[in-house]
Amino acid sequence: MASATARAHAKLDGRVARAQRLREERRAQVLDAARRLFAEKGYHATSVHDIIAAADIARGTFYLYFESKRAIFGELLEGFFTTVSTTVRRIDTSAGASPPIVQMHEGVARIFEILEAERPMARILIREAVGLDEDFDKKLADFYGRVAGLIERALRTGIAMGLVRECDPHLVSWCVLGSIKEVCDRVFVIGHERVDLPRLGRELVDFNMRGIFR
Amino acid sequence: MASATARAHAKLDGRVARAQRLREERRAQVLDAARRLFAEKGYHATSVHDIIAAADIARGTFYLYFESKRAIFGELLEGFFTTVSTTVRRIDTSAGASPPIVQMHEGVARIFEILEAERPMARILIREAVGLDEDFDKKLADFYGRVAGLIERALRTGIAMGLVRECDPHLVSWCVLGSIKEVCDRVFVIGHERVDLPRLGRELVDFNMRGIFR
Amino acid sequence: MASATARAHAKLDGRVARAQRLREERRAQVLDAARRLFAEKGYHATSVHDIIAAADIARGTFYLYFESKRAIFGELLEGFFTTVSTTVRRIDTSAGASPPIVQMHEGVARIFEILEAERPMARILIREAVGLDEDFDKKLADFYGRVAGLIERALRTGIAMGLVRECDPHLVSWCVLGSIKEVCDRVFVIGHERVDLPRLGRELVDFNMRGIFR
Amino acid sequence: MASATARAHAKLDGRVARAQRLREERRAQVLDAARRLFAEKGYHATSVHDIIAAADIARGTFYLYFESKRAIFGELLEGFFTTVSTTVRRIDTSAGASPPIVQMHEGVARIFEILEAERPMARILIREAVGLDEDFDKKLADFYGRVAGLIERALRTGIAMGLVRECDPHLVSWCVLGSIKEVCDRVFVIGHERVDLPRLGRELVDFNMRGIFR
DNA sequence: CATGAATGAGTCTTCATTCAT
DNA sequence: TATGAATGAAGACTCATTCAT
Repeated sequence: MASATARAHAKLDGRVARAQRLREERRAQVLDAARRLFAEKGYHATSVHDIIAAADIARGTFYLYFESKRAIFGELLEGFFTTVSTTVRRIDTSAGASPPIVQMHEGVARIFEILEAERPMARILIREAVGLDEDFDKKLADFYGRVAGLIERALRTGIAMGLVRECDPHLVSWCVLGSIKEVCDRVFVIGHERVDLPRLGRELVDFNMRGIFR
Repeated sequence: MASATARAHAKLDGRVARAQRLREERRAQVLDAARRLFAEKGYHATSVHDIIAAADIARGTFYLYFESKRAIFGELLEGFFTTVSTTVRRIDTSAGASPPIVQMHEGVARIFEILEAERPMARILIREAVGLDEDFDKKLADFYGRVAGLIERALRTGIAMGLVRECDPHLVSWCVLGSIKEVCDRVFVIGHERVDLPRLGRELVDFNMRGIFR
Repeated sequence: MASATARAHAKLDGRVARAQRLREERRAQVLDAARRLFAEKGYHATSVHDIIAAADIARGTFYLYFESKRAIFGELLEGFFTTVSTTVRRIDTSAGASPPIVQMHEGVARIFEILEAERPMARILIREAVGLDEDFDKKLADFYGRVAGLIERALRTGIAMGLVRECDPHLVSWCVLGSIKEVCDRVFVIGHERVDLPRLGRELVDFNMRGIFR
Repeated sequence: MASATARAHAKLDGRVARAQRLREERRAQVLDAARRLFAEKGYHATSVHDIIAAADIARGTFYLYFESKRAIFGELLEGFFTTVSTTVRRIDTSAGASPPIVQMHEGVARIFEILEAERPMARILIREAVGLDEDFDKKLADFYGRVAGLIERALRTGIAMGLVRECDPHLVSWCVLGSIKEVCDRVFVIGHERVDLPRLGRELVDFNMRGIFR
């Protein structure tokens, strides 16, 4: 049997929950506006004024949700790092796993998918976060460092397994990463040309596997 | 026999020439300071104040030589584009030319050389000019577009000559370009690790030739 | 015999009384927090946020009890004026009263006691309320004016009774007041040095009585 | 015989000197405006906007001459400290000096003179600088500490010479200082009443010499 | 009564550019 | 040509107060 107090609590909980939800929505609304603007005009050219105008909130409200302009940018960046990081998985060499080359194709497809879905963030990641600030640069470097590390490890395994030719895995990981980055930049950031993504994926993997020689 | 007027002219010419020379020197002096500062602190973090302080000129003088902060940056960029462009030559397929692969090694070596010599500009090119403003982005895109075009043309020739495997030269040119850019970024911009350049060149060319497969 | 209505009224009265009591407690709780904060950090450096955080109430609640930040400060000030005013009594010259000098010593002791007990308010009175705004300045001036008035009147009486030397009671009342204020400031506001209060009281009264001359 | 270079130098020097003079004038103009405003409305209620409006200069110009709002206030304060400090001299007890009581009268007269001449600064010193900021408070405390120190030393000398009665010179120096401060506050800051300054000086010194007793 | 999200006027400060000398 | 004082638009951020729930 629910006491009056219990009922009151339930009601309160309901309110709190709803308030929480509204809060989340507001945050999302501001984040969306900021994401779009940063992607469009860049970090420096986007003012807090622009963001609040786009999000249709008051000046003070912005600072209710985010500590600073830098902070909201950081949050966008961090969030995207996480998204992409979960996508870029280690190559699975265990018994029942698909063959490495299949995994590569899948990985590339997944990355394309994310970037396609979040073009503004892709632009921010590739164009805006670079050279903004030591801290952002470091985060970016860390991110790409982790990715390069994954590639390097895969190369070492490949060499050990006799699949990959003898080479300096450290240096070659840069080459692999570079080819992927450039392709993504062209398609998702510059985006002038309509590209057949599956085909691009095949060409990219082929290039990395076999180079250009006949 | 030189008339008085002619002598006066000559004298004037001399003066003008000297003034011109001084002017050039001044410009160079300011450009140098700006290059260093932009590379060190980035475009936005570098103020006109910083530049004139480093170049040891007055505020107004700066605007006597350059239209704006943006303009001096643009000039630096443009200059470097030219330098690099002359370096990245078309592969020579004429009769007496060295074999393409040798030319590639030479090309890579030349690029490394320039970037090594002008690290600040390399940093500006890769880190600072990106995402600054539509116009710079376009210039940058043009530059890389030209380079990618050269690569693509080489690939087509290679395919026609039976040296290069069947592939989409357009897409693959991006891959090639990307691997080069990333490697340069790592070495000349990030520059944390001491790298054996000739070796890196070999790995880079090998990667592009043969990929990672055994 | 109490009717149902009467009982209902009684019950209501009880509720109202309790609510009233709660309200008073809330007010006191907020006033306490504010007093502490104003004394510690000053009027301007203390934000409404600080106060509600310290009092553990919501933003809106604050404005349920006080009209504004200025108002709560005013209330604190006013309250302290009242407290101190009741302490600073007129010298009693009636037949059975203690001799004036004894009354002075007692008066000084009482003031010291209050300020010792409410150092934060002393600080506010002396440090914070000064120069905040015309209105506060006026209140402060009024307060000190009243005190100076009391002193002046005592001096006049003293002169009439032949106890006090011929002088301008108006101007001398300032001198007396000043010596007291400064001493209080040093001890209760600055408070760096541990001071023997009874001794200080004696020195203060002696100074006012006899000056510095031998 | 003046060479062309020498004449050029002279001309340059003239220009530089004039520019310097203009600069000083500008500074003074801004300082004046700020002094007036700070005295009138207080530190916090005076915005940089107010100052530049009163000084009739542009926003940026203000920051050309002063680092910040705080800095210009500090400069005003510091300047006044210096002025007053030079005025408050040590009592001269050497052979040919005027008798101490004459020196006291002179000292008081000098202080009155300065404060009369710079009422706005007096107001700032007494009303505004208090409780603004730890740093200002410290400077103010230092200033009054020095003054109290001078008084204390004079008292000790006086006692040693048999001119001053036995007392605690430390505590009594506060009393003396307090009486002077209050009198100055009343006259130069509150300033409601027209006061006969010489007479006030006499009463003040008399009070400090002999107290109120007959 | 209590809450706390929302508000927006107002703050200080920076900096690219101009222009009289 | 060189100077550097002057400009003012624009920036990020704060905080006392209101009001719908």
